[in-house]
Amino acid sequence: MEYEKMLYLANGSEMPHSPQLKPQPFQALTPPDQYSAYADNFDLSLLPQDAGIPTTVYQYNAPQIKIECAWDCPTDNQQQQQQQPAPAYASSGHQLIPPPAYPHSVYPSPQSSPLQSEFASFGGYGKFHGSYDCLSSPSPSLDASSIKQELHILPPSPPESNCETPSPRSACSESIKAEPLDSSDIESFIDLNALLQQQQHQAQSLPDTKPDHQLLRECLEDTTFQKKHNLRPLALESFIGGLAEVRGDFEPVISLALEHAKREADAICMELQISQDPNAWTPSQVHAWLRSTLAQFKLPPAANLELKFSEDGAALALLSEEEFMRRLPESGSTLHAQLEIWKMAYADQPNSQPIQQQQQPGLDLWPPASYPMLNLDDFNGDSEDEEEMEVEAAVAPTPTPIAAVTAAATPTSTPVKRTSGGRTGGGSHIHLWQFLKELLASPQVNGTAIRWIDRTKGIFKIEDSVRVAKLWGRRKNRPAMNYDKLSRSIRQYYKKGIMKKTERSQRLVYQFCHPYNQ
DNA sequence: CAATAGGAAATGT
DNA sequence: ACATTTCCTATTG
Repeated sequence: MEYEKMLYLANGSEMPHSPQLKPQPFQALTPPDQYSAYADNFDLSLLPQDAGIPTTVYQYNAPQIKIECAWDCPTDNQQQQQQQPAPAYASSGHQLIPPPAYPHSVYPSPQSSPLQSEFASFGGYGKFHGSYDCLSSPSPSLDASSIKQELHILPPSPPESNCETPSPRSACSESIKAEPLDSSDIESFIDLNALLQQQQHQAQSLPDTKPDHQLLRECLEDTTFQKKHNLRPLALESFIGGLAEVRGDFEPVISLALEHAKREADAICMELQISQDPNAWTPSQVHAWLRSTLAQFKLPPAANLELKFSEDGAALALLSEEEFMRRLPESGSTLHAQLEIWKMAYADQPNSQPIQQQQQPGLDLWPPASYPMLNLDDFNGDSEDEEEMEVEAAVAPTPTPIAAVTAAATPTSTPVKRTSGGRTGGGSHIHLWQFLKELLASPQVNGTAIRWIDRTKGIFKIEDSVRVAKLWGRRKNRPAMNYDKLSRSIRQYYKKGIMKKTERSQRLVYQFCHPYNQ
């Protein structure tokens, strides 16, 4: 049983900011495949709010923190966890987001998630608020704040990475204060898993200290947790000097934090009694998921849901967005987008085929054709170094920490043209730039391998070149893909006017050219 | 040492 | 034909 906890900051309950009116040249350029859904969505938050169409985009006001956790839907302890669902945490006035149903990933909470806001002053982040030199943007209501928010939103990404630091693991990462997590989600997984195990087996000796620090920082900075448990806030400073010395003191804190996180996610997982794999859902589970998702996004409950959706998860997964829209004009897009996320998240974790679910007869047929991504172990398996394998193993069962931002899931404001019934993995001829946008739009899948630095300008940074390359390789079924090649491809875009170098060139930072950054 | 930059050729669709 | 992919050399920080 592995689990991890992700902390990220979410924000406010409104996004009444003046929407940036932007033509949608990009859409015109976007090939009508399901990937375009993500590509298109990547900055929906900037689009005019389409009345009636719910969005799950980032919200840029009232900075707030949301703590979410993700891990395997455990096969044990489920009972007890079920007994203490999320509501338990509402005590201090800090309600957690409605339980995301997905055990592996935490989905973004809808606009109005009642979140606490006093965390705005979250330690260590402040200094970054002004660190951008690229904040000048046409939308006053968004820019600075939005960027700040993004920093908070994408969990495992160290704020430092926005500074001059060229690499996620560079000197910058030594700065404890502002580094809640390592930039590499993969590392985080490992750390967490390791920590968990250590905790279970040997409460005392925690050999690997470096990773612990990340987790500890994460846990400790998570004041929500403390408040919820009426714990005296711990002085982070005390850990900066020597974690080893004081470890004993906060060990319980960690336990509580982890427990807290776990319980919450488990409750969610159990609540719906569904598999992490949408394809394994029974029709009734499909209904449960649909309802839950509708509620989560505060969409009008659908009448005759059972009649409208008679298919099981596998069939549901094959439905096109159009079909969703046809059946549920108001919420179809969102549901479809959410389903895509689930599929992606699951597909990205091939090893996670949970055993805990009520296996449905006949569903085993599903995976191969629809989930090419599941094959990634094929090429991870051998030639790759051990570390890679371990990484995959660690990542797989432990869902990518879902930075709840469902930007990716956000339905496009305009009923789009996306033909295929959405499969997640599949080779296909997706373009690299599309893929990158897709990743950028779905931290659920990419972890923090890549993220926006200035969304309005289309500037992004690859935090984990290895991982991004690997993901790209998977998508294109190019096991030998690496960052060297990927970057070469990106460089081709310079000439084509799809991407360009940033003014002040920074390592691993790229920028989409105009229509492509829309 | 990893990243950046391109040229050039190979490849897959 | 096109969009990479692959390989490689040189340069840069």
